[in-house]
Amino acid sequence: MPIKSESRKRKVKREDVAQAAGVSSATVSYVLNGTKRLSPEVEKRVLEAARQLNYCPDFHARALAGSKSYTLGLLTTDIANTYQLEVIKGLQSEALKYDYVVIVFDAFGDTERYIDSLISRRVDGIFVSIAPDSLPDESLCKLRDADIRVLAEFARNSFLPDVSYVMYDHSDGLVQAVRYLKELGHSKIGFLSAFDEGYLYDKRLPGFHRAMEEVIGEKDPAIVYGSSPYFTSEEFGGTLMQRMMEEHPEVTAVIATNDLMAIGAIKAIKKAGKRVPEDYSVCGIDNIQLSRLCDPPLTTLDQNGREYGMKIFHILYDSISAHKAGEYILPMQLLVRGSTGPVRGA
Amino acid sequence: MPIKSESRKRKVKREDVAQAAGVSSATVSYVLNGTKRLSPEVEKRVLEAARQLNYCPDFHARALAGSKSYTLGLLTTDIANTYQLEVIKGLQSEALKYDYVVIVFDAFGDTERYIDSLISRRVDGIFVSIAPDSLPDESLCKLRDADIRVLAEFARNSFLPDVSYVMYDHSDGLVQAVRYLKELGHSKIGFLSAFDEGYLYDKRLPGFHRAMEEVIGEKDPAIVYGSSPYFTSEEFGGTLMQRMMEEHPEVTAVIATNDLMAIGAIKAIKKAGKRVPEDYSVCGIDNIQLSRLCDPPLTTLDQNGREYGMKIFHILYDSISAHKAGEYILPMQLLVRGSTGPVRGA
DNA sequence: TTGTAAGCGTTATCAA
DNA sequence: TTGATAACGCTTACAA
Repeated sequence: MPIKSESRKRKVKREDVAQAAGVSSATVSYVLNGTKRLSPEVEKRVLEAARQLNYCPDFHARALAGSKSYTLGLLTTDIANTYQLEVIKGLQSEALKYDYVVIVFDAFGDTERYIDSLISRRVDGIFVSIAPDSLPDESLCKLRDADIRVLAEFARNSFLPDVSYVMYDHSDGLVQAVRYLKELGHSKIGFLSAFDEGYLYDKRLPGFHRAMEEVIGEKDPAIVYGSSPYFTSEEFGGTLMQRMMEEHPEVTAVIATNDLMAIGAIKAIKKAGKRVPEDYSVCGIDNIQLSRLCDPPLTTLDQNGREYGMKIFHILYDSISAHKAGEYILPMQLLVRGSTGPVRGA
Repeated sequence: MPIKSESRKRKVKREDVAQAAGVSSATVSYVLNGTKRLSPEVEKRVLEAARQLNYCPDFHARALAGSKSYTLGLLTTDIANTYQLEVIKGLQSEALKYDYVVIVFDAFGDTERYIDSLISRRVDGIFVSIAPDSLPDESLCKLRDADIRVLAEFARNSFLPDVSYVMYDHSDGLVQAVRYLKELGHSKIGFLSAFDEGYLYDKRLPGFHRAMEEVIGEKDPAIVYGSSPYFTSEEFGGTLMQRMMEEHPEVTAVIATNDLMAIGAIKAIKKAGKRVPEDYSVCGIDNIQLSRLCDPPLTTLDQNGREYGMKIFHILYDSISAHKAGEYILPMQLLVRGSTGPVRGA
């Protein structure tokens, strides 16, 4: 049953609430924002009046008068990436609890334009999850100088002053993974990279190198590379795995640059008539939803996207309040599931 | 090389630009917004000054003073849905051309809270792509009464006054699909639905029913249903296809409720040792990216997500300018690719 | 504990 | 064609 359109009613503003509650308009502000403690009696009256009138404070007026816009920006390489999507959801849901809203941009459009839009809208903070090639340091500085707190995923070799960084401790994570594989008897461990050999900003492959050298004493492990333009998919993981099996038959365990590719690798192994984990152990990185559901469930380095997103919000939130930058290293944890097992023939 | 943080400079405002250009601040407004035509000489001076000072108009001040907020809302069932993602991208990219920004919410959170947030932020318009169960008509009315243009995907049986609707002409689309399959010799055509038998808001299955009756004269075609809570995935499409093969061995062609499930169906058919399209013809709905890449490429009813998103923006934009509602029916087009062929044994 | 009033940076309406 | 100036709805000293 359709609901009739009401006559265009004048917007209810703070003054109206004040009148209804029999107080001044400032008092309404204090109560609603919790800026000052007032007598519980007045408080109740105001709250009641606001509810009755269905009062919705005007966000723009608030942003103009105050210093915060209650808006966050997110610059990501690709919205469609499964992992990013979970990060976005985590960030969003946590943000909403604090009355924040997130504006999401991906790197396919005119990034300069995004930046200006974000500055115009005076977002309080922005999370940058994008390779430096797609967004130069200058842009980050522009944001920072517009008094926006910037939090970037660390993927460079230098830090910008007054910019915050987060990074996962991939190095430690990969040591955990390699050490665990070693315990299972593996020594020929390969790596499936999404990037090509010259790619500078990946932190996972170098972590693998270090881990292999430290834990196994192997300076030249088997690696299969992707190529630019970089992308990630099950299919692609399968392709790389096929190459790995052909070019490095001695390998008994592989670590993939991310879960999606690891899942593709498992499929390729099965397709080749081999079994996981009996013939090949496979380990991913990310812990996406799907990694628990695939067959066999994937052993992976946990970097729970949803939680990550939530954490990102709080880092940003704190840095907005405290008005300062910091560096954050987040630990990774090896999640052992069914895709890894003793080396074949053991 | 790190770039030094500049000393906290005072924000440049319109007055500064006016001074630099030697005109009044109103003049700056006129030039920058194109509200009035001024002498080209003055225009040039203002533009130049704005560029030099790197002037970024304050969005909130503009929204407060003017009537538009240059912000759109999008309520979707699930961001992670491949098709939705393309719609979002199309909407976003088109919006940005007009200085608009889109705030995206999915249906998993507290929708009441979303609504209030959107009203507070005085978005100019909102696109609702969500089943009525997740968002009652009352919420749409609340938005509408807050003077927000509402555009909803039509999935109900009644229209709300002053609310706009879009819908694809699924009925006609499915007639096209069934007619084409008939030409190939198929008469036993099945349907894979994502929903259960009692689901009211789906427009695809009823379209299929009508098409089967009109084109083939079949009143009781083979249908396999999903169940609540509704979701969509390749796996699920495979499961339904398996059931279809077992329960309705006479069927030679299937139409799936969307491409992703159709792709899953193809995989299930292959897994069962049959071939597409030799043994089974498969047709999807949506035309997602993947549908062109799968093997064989999927015949589908085109409803290009990206273009759809762009169209949505313009409908919303026009209805914001004209301040009125409308109803829009978008045509679908059958895209014949490799997953359909002559009936088996023909 | 509560109220008054001065901004916040625009747009828009007049008057010049 | 331009320039003052009053909103816009809120926050927040500061005064009462």
